[in-house]
Amino acid sequence: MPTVSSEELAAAAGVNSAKLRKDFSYLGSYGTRGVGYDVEYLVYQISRELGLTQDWPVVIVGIGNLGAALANYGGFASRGFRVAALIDADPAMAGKPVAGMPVQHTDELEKIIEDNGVSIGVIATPAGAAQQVCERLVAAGVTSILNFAPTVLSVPDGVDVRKVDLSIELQILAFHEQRKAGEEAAADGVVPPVAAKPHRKGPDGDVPAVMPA
Amino acid sequence: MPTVSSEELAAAAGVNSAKLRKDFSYLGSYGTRGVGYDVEYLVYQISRELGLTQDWPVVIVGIGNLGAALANYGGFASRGFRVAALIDADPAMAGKPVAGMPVQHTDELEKIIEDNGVSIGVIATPAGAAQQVCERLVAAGVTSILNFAPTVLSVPDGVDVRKVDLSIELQILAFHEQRKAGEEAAADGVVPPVAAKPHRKGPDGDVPAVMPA
DNA sequence: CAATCTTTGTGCACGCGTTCACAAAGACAT
DNA sequence: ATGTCTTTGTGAACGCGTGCACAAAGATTG
Ligand SMILES: NC(=O)c1ccc[n+]([C@@H]2O[C@H](COP(=O)([O-])OP(=O)(O)OC[C@H]3O[C@@H](n4cnc5c(N)ncnc54)[C@H](O)[C@@H]3O)[C@@H](O)[C@H]2O)c1
Ligand SMILES: NC(=O)c1ccc[n+]([C@@H]2O[C@H](COP(=O)([O-])OP(=O)(O)OC[C@H]3O[C@@H](n4cnc5c(N)ncnc54)[C@H](O)[C@@H]3O)[C@@H](O)[C@H]2O)c1
Repeated sequence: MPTVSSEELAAAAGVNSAKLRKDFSYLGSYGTRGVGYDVEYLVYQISRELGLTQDWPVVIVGIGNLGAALANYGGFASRGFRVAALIDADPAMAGKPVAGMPVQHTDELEKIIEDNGVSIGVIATPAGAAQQVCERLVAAGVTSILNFAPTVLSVPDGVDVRKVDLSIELQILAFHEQRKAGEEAAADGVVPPVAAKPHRKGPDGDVPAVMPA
Repeated sequence: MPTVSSEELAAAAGVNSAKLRKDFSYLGSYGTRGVGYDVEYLVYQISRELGLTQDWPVVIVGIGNLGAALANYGGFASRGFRVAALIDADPAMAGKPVAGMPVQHTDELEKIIEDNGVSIGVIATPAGAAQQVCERLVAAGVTSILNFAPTVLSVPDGVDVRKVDLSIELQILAFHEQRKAGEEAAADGVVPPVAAKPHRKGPDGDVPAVMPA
């Protein structure tokens, strides 16, 4: 029986082994003292707790550049997600096959959601249409939304929204990039632009707390 | 002079006003007591600190479904990012225009990075090629990478990597979705599958600590 | 110019998550 | 069966970020 210790897993994940054990303990006592965790059993328990043992139907709304790329992406199916439908407002798109599946018109949105019992929706429309699409999805029964449009969606309680903002990802990289450049300049004896007017350091003595890690 | 108070900003952002003031204080003392913050000046100071006042050239490697969508995305330019080049290993792609810009072959990668002073790279290749592409980018001088391939990249110290994993975003939604379903069932007097073998609750008494918010 | 009023900037305390450290549990050898 | 050795599961302490509360600052008014 192949096993892993919390120490091995922690090293691989780059975290503290005690934290890892404590996190696992929230799921139950699935380890064997003196041995470790049965890999297969552990994987199953985590998968179950995370909801990976079920199949989740999702719909993608807005089949443009990004929506089409998502539809073609094979990584979803392998993690238990099934694209139930592709929906677009453009009449010219209707019936056109994308990733081997015909695009359906937004008129069908409510029917598609209900017929397939869809609870997760992906929004890849322009920003201007996102809130409206969101409201239709929620009204039809969707309770989780993955939003790619650069807008903050307002939803009723009980509905989860996750926003993927690629520009912010780049901004975070740029922020650290600038910081590196500043440190380099400081090491060269040049006054770095950012630290030109030093005032106070953040709690960690380095990065301001406003910045995500 | 248009101003905002920390109270107004905090309400708009949905955070505590004291935290907001403290965060701002890490950048300097840019407010006026009894009045608030000069909007224009504050925006400038935050933009400067975040590195938004400079123009950052980026390259996109792997111009497939996702890479092409990214190349076509207008949201980057508006936040100070300029796509310096599109790079792909497929000889058939070379010279082909995508988003009004010719795709260049990976043979040119090092030259492109150096000529344009690129420090930020985006990887949108298949997972198998990502690590190798990453190493070439780093060797050529890139120190920040945005990775869309479902692989953990290993990089030397001083290089930042941010990974965008869309499957994980969906998994997080599915996790909460399952949790909602479980609570509903519990309210109906049915034993929910997830909580069938209760063991112990997380620190917040609700969501296991292993799960991101 | 003094009094008043508003809002900042920050010391301090609280609470939560992380880490330490160890007793308990179980495997395995003798 | 007993002892030893490894690794889990967790109580307790620590450290850090968040929020409270207020003194200081400056604008504004009479
Ligand atoms: N392309 C990217 O890499 C990228 C990156 C980050 C964010 N985004 C955001 O994702 C969204 C989509 O980007 P894109 O590049 O695919 O744009 P796009 O213009 O190529 O596609 C938008 C699609 O949405 C459809 N649409 C418009 N209104 C609709 C509605 N009310 N209902 C249903 N469908 C509707 C359009 O017909 C079109 O097919 C945008 O909000 C964009 O800002 C895109
Ligand atoms: N499409 C999506 O929505 C999506 C979502 C999440 C993650 N991803 C990931 O993003 C990556 C790209 O996805 P895609 O759908 O665009 O795939 P794709 O197959 O359409 O495109 C991959 C491109 O990379 C190029 N390429 C291959 N090896 C290369 C190399 N060594 N150097 C440079 N270019 C190379 C190929 O020629 C191709 O053009 C994959 O790793 C995928 O798992 C995609």
